[in-house]
Amino acid sequence: MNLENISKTIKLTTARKAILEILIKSNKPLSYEDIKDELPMDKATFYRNITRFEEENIISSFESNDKKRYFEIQKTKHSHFICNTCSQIKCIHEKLEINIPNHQIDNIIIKGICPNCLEKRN
Amino acid sequence: MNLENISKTIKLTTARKAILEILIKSNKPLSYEDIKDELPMDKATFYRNITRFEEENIISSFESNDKKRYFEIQKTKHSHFICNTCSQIKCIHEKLEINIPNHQIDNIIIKGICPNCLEKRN
DNA sequence: AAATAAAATGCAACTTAATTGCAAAAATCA
DNA sequence: TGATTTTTGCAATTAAGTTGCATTTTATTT
Repeated sequence: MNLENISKTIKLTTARKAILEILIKSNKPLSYEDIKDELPMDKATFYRNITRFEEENIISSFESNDKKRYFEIQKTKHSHFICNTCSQIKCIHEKLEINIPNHQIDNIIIKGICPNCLEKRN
Repeated sequence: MNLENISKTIKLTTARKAILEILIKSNKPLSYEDIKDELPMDKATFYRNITRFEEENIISSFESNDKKRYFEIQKTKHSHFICNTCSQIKCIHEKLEINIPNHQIDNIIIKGICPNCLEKRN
């Protein structure tokens, strides 16, 4: 997924390019809070474009433990691990063998405790 | 998990009993919105007690697609399916073979489309 | 190129689930 | 009983996200 491809499905304004460039170069999901200082636009514009991106399946999002939504470019499908202690989000690229009859599975979110926080508890 | 057991770890006030009775008899996670009409207490009291319950591992919670938190009694460990179309939450009691080295897994949330909504799309 | 229409943006106000401060009430302790 | 701690209700606050509306930018038409 790069800007050139995306430009075939949606008009790339300055604001949209700015959002997408940040998401493309990140290797983990980001919230508005994470990137607002780099964003040369109002939050209304950000969220309106985020909505468009999701409609066009350019990005995906989910809510984390901190009540914020996290966004990421749709590259290869993968799962996420959220640490209940430090709230860190980690992408899980191993294919998980989950199958629920008659259900379409789009996204898997695993919550628990990351190795780092497990360590600290001892 | 019943009231008698719980009373060993936390003092059972009227408010707490009311919350727990509702959660115990429910077979799916509930939000504050779902049960507020049955709750003989202020929402501040509700949320403060919910926080206590979570600290004591009496209940667990997660955020759904509608930005609300859903609460349920910790009975047997199980996963949840959230439909991205109708927002329905379903408990998945089949054991899912997920294992991430060095991570403690507490909760698995699977998002997708439920059979009912899949049907309607055709 | 100018005129018109459509889409995108910024600002401010709003929405809403959840949280907090504080005083009153209830339960526990000495 | 009086003192201390815990719980509760009320009102005000918080904060992520949304919406209305006027303005700007971009695309389309004549």
